[in-house]
Amino acid sequence: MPIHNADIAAIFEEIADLLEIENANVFRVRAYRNASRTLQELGKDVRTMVQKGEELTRLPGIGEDLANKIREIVETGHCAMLDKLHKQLPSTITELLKIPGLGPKRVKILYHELDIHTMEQLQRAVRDHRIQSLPGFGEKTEIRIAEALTIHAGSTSRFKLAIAAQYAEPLAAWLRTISGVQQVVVAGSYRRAKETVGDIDILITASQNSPVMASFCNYDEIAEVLSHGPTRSSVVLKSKLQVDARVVKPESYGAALHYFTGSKAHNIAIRRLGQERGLKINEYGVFKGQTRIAGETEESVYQSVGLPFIPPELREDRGEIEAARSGRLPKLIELGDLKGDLHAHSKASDGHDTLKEMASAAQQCGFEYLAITEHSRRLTVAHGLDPVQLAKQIDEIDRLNEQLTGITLLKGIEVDILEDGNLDLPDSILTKLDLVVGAVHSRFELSRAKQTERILKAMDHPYFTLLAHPSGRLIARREPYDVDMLRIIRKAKERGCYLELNAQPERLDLLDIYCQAAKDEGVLISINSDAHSVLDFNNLSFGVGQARRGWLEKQNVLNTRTLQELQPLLKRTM
DNA sequence: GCCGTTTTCGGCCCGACTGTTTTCAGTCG
Repeated sequence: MPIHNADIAAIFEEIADLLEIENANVFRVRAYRNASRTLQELGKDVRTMVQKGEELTRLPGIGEDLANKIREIVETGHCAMLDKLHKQLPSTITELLKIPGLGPKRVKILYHELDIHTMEQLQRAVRDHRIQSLPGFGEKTEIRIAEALTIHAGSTSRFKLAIAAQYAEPLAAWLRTISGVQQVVVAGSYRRAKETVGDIDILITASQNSPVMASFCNYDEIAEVLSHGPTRSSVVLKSKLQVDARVVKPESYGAALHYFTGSKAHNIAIRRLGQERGLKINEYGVFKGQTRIAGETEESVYQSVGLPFIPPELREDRGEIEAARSGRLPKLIELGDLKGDLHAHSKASDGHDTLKEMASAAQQCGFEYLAITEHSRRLTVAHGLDPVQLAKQIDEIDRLNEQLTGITLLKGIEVDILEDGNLDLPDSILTKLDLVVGAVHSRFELSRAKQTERILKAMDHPYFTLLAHPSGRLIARREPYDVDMLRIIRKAKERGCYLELNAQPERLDLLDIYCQAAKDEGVLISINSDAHSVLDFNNLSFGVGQARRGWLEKQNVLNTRTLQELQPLLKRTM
């Protein structure tokens, strides 16, 4: 089985866990974690880099030693160091670290004192009350572990951004009504527009005597209060979503917002810059000795380390600090830049609303155009159109466009890319359309080579315009199909076609790192709603969030073009 | 284990809350 970046990242993560349990140097542990993150976020295949003999030490956090380990894993599928660690500690032991309250120190004690290295053994020990007498443990810790074990069995994991918003926004609005409260901001990965969030981080500024923290812990959707202090509290909502709230004084607002927005890696990098200038940066401000020199706004925090403001979506320590330093920060796309939408359905296939209703809703969004792209006949569950039905819709759209003012419906199709790479409808009908959106809806399990060839062949089709939801992933439900995305991006460049960033909250596909890769290659991305009803245009904000995470600017996005600018771009020249 | 406008050694972000402790280690974000 070929080794992918994620496989090597997982090995490094496991090594870090095991080293930590063995009480290794914390910076050595961090080096493995940093390398793991680099590999997960790398927009290209490290296996290919190895095969081409490219210099791995150019990657951030990869030095001679880790470069050698990467080569070893690529070439042998194994890592001798991990095998050696497994001789000292069982491989199952890292599972225990997932229990909140169990860190490396306690896991080590559990193993050495009670020979516990699986969840089942931990469960039995908890049941027999053998935990509470261990050094560093106690009765409360044992109870917490017991509770965590039952929750862990139901494994809640991460929430999609759109779902998190449904809990975060009402809570934030309610907090704003509490006396003495001045500002409430949802920070954390939510503010960075990550596709999923593990918890909700809320930053509050309030007057000294405000009851906001006590009120927060009495919010009526709370299932459990995990911790409750004067400035910081954590709760779990009935929906299982964890919410951390933090209260600071107004003069610390910017520093706290910066700290609470993250990412952790970005914060570390910024604090390190502060250190170099003899400054200490924490959530209360930027300090020179005892004196606060900045922190009321985020801008002031960045300014203190000689940088311009960096938008939250870029704060992942993926080059944004270097870009800021050299004045190369992108001017990120905004929702208002979109002039239209190139992927939507109506009642004719599996949508809920009529052509006219969809056109009107798009116009309400301020759009000049909306492409109607029904499914094709192969997708019978979605009532995909055959050539006759599509011809009928083409006529219908032509007639409707004569009545409409200020909005134009474009004639399109979301045509299935068949297993052999052919399109599901004949050229005789495709030629009558303004654009052809191609999509994979079947045979997700094909090998990487076959899946890639299938899509590349479809893109070679003379009428092919846009590849919809390029990876096919459904967040937390279906993994992306195995495909060489960089070859697809280069093919799009070569053939003059485009890739979609599908804004449905469970898709958000193209992934951010590939948006960046497409931008680098000069391939335009279309941020589409894939609307199945008039309500779905609201999802475009999530698509724009993802695009911003992918460093996209207005000019990198196809549907920021006016209709007049767009039309020649839809005509294939080869 | 990585890294360098303090460059091949000696650093590596910073603080809150909890529980088990008599002053702090562990965990978390």
